[in-house]
Amino acid sequence: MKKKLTVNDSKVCQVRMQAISDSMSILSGKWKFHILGTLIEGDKLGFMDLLREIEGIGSKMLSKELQDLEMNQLVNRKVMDTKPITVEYSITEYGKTLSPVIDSLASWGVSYRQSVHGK
Amino acid sequence: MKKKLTVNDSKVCQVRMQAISDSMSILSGKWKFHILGTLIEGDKLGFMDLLREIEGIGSKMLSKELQDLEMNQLVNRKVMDTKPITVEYSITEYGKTLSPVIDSLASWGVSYRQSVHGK
DNA sequence: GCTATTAGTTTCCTTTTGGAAAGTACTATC
DNA sequence: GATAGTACTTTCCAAAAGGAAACTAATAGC
Repeated sequence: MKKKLTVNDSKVCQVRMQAISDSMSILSGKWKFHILGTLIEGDKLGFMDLLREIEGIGSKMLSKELQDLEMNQLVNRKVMDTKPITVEYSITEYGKTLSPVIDSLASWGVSYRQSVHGK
Repeated sequence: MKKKLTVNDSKVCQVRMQAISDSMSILSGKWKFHILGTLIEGDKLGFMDLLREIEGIGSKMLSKELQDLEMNQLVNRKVMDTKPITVEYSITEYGKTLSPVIDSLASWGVSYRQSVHGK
């Protein structure tokens, strides 16, 4: 029988793991990527715009997720002094650093769909 | 008051949304990225290796997630004809196409940790 | 025979997630 | 004064996710 190395701590892996956990703790849930992806495309959107753009989301979820994202400095919330009060949501500069993540996720999704659906 | 465009269907967005949904339906859950990330690093790992490498995961979750990933052709499962039966898990060629996603997620996590922790 | 190791499975339970629907509050139009 | 649009919040509930611990089953070594 083979002898096992008891010490097998590759620091590289642990840092990577921690990094993945960190990212996921902020981006977890069904809607975060959708909201961020939408805000990266169209730059200033109101609550109702997002509700319409993101198919399937409800106001409770949208509200909660936007609060989470705002808390993590990924989106800006600006209340406008308009007749019926409107709110402008936009992606922050820091939020834009997530573009590579979201883009790669979207690209992979596109190729996955092609490979399944045939093409 | 401004008039709203009733027709606002940017096809680009909808395709992107669908793509994100597709990706997430396969990669959702607390452990998928960890498992894939680990298998991309070390190429052949047994069940117990993964259990030890992925801190915090339990055997039930690991088993279930591996089955999901195998079903989606992202990991290979090869039963070896050894004394105590061993199983070799490895990433598939198709699974490797997720590297950009996982790498960008890990990179973002690293920079996030740096920005929070100061440095 | 007892223990260890491999690779899981099963049960039981708690926490988290998320959705539908209704409600709040303010303003503006018909 | 009724309806509509803005932006949410609240309540109530069902389903999904996930964890701890125990259990199965086979074999090898002491």
